[in-house]
Amino acid sequence: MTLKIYNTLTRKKEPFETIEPGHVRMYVCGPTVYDKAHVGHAMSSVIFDVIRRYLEYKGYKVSHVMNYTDVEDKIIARARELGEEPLELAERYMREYDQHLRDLNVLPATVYPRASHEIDQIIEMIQGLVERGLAYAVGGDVYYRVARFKGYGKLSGRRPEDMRAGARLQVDERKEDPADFALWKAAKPGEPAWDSPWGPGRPGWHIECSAMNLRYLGDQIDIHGGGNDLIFPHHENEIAQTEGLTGKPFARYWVHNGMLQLAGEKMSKSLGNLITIEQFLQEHEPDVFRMLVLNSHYRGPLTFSDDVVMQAERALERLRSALRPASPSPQAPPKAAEALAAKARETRLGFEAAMDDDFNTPGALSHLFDLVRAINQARDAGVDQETLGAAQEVLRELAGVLGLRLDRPQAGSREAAPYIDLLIEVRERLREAKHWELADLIRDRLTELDVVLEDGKAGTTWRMR
RNA sequence: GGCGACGUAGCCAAGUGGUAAGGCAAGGGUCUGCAAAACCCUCAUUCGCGGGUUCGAAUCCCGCCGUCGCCUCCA
Repeated sequence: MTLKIYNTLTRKKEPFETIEPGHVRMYVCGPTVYDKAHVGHAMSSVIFDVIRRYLEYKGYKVSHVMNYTDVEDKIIARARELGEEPLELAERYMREYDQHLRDLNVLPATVYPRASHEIDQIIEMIQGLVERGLAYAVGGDVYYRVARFKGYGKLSGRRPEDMRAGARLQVDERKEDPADFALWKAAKPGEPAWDSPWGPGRPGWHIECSAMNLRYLGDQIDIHGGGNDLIFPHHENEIAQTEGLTGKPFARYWVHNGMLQLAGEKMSKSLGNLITIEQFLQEHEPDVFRMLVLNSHYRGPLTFSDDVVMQAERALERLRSALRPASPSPQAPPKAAEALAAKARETRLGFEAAMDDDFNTPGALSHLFDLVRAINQARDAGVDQETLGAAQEVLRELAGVLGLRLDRPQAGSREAAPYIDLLIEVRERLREAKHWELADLIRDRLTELDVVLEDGKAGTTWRMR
């Protein structure tokens, strides 16, 4: 099976072919670190983590670059508000985001570049664009000359004329054309600034990604990703900058994720309708979030609500139910083991077919749930642990490709375990003596403490809820 | 106004020409002292609405209605 990926550039699903055999160069736009990150950012990181994991599952080596934008107007404004140095503020939020990524089980990128560390490369690139007549300096600023780049608008499907007509563009008198955008901004007093051929200043937002790509991945990459709100102008401008300079097609596949919505609107800092990653993780385990993201296709919008979170919680529990140990029985039908092994093979094929089709994670999950049912059936039928374990291993592996941790130890349970075991033992005696009231009291009180007791044939087991 | 998505059961959500995956919830049953979990059964003759193409459409075409995104910083 060949992997197909939807390419924003062509608006089609295309067979995936890398520039260099077996090696994927992937760049994903990370957050601008001026405030706490919200679950929308987390969704994007999780989606590209799943893409990366699947590519690795397929045998590719993946060079994965995710940038942090740490020089930007909002950072400066926010730092001024808080009386903090802009770069320090950015550093603080960057560390926080990094911790979130670890909590969310997002594999570390190969490199995490940041704008403030790439100034030399950025300046060099702007100079190159000026030399080629694609950029011009005006009073310490440098602008990109959009009219000189013939492919401008090919990603977003916009024409420069449309943008000039747009009444929402603020006309800057110094620009040759209202559609031109800033590559370098002259420093105003008190702003972070670096020396440049055009005087002290700082890079515009779009140029940093072009520069980092060039430096860490080369002039042509396989996958360029980010939220679909970045298609225009950010990615359109990146294409203009990079291709303007190199004359070669920049990214082969442009991959964009849909937006997370809250109460019918895009979750965003400017709208103020957001749930921070921190808030979410205080109340739920990280895999619940991942489950939520996996349950809908990455390109579509995802509406966040308590209901949807709860459904993800329960679905994850169901996935985990399959990992319970076998209860072998001599009466196990001889064909049960064979049937389970066949189901496991079938699941892998279905899973791969779904993922090969533009990372159809809801489809992939449906195959995992089919395997869950088959495993539970086989356990009820009494197959031995070896047979059950083999199927469970497949489930664990494929869930792992999606980044789900099915048997992650529950926080806090280790310390409590001996005491819970003691209570179960006492309750066992009570049950033998048919003291149901007391036995049930122990079970109910433990349930209130989120410790769920389950009486099975092989004795009582417990789990954290 | 321009560009682009989307509208599938009570909820979430796959499916893009051959007769509706999966999850949650709900109801019934098996198991259990009772539960929980698991298992079995039930749960969209139908895919926003109206036309059209076709032997055949949720899937293609046209129109309409509705929701959302981008066009300005945004994952």
